[in-house]
Amino acid sequence: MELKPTDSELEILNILWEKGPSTVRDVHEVLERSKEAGYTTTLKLMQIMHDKKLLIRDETSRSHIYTANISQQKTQGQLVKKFIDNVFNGSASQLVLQALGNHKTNRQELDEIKQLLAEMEKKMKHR
Amino acid sequence: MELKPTDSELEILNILWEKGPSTVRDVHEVLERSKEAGYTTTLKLMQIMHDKKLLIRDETSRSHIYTANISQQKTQGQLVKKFIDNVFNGSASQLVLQALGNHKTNRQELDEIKQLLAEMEKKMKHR
DNA sequence: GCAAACATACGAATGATTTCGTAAAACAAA
DNA sequence: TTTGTTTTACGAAATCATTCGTATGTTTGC
Repeated sequence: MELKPTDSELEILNILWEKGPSTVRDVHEVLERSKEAGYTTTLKLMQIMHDKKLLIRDETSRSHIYTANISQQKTQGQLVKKFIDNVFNGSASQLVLQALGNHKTNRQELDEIKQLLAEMEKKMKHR
Repeated sequence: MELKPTDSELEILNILWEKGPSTVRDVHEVLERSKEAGYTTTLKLMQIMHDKKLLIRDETSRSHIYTANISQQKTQGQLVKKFIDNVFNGSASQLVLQALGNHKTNRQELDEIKQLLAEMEKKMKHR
């Protein structure tokens, strides 16, 4: 699968991942909070995403119900990979340094990262 | 400065950051290795970037010499911030988990990250 | 039933990025 | 000088994403 959602599409995907199956109106109402947008604009975008198979929809009732057709995990993974290639010439750790360096990270997040690092350490020793 | 280079522009910036001041032909030759592109296309892009002040150029000799006018550090920082907002709803650690989880990271990179984490730990205790 | 509200579909305008053809100027070699 | 090569400049086409107006059909409430 060769997928690259645009920025607008990603906004919609984020909403659907968070809220689960939703109508255009549902999505539009969330979208409206953070940006100016007409209803038909949101509709059109979701129709295009449906054409591209980014979304599937249930047309049983008049208000179609849309669902994301690609997983959040996988999509984020692809986007991160592409981003690392584009911006950091393929060096994941460079990205990590940037991300940690410039952002405030709280105790819990830090612990999660430390834990992951510990696991990676372990795996490295086993080689 | 509110700058957001496009993907094509970023490719060119990467080359200039790596190679330093270069002519259009220099850049184009590097670009050609990884993608199909006409010379005038590269030229036009660099001219546009010059208009946008992303590049500066020395017009002394016939072949103008272009130099990146924004720092790699700063640009990467801005791009990372935007990326984290778009894709991970602002959570830097989520990005880090993705990046570390899906990519092979070597010992040295891992050590750098550990070191940075240790410093962050320290700072947190001092609050 | 009828009007108002709501939904989809469609086409087209807008805007931004990318691509490239062509012309003119500078230079190089014969 | 003349011819061929290299460069810049310019304009416009092609592409893609985004936005929205309008038509049409469905449902709801009176």
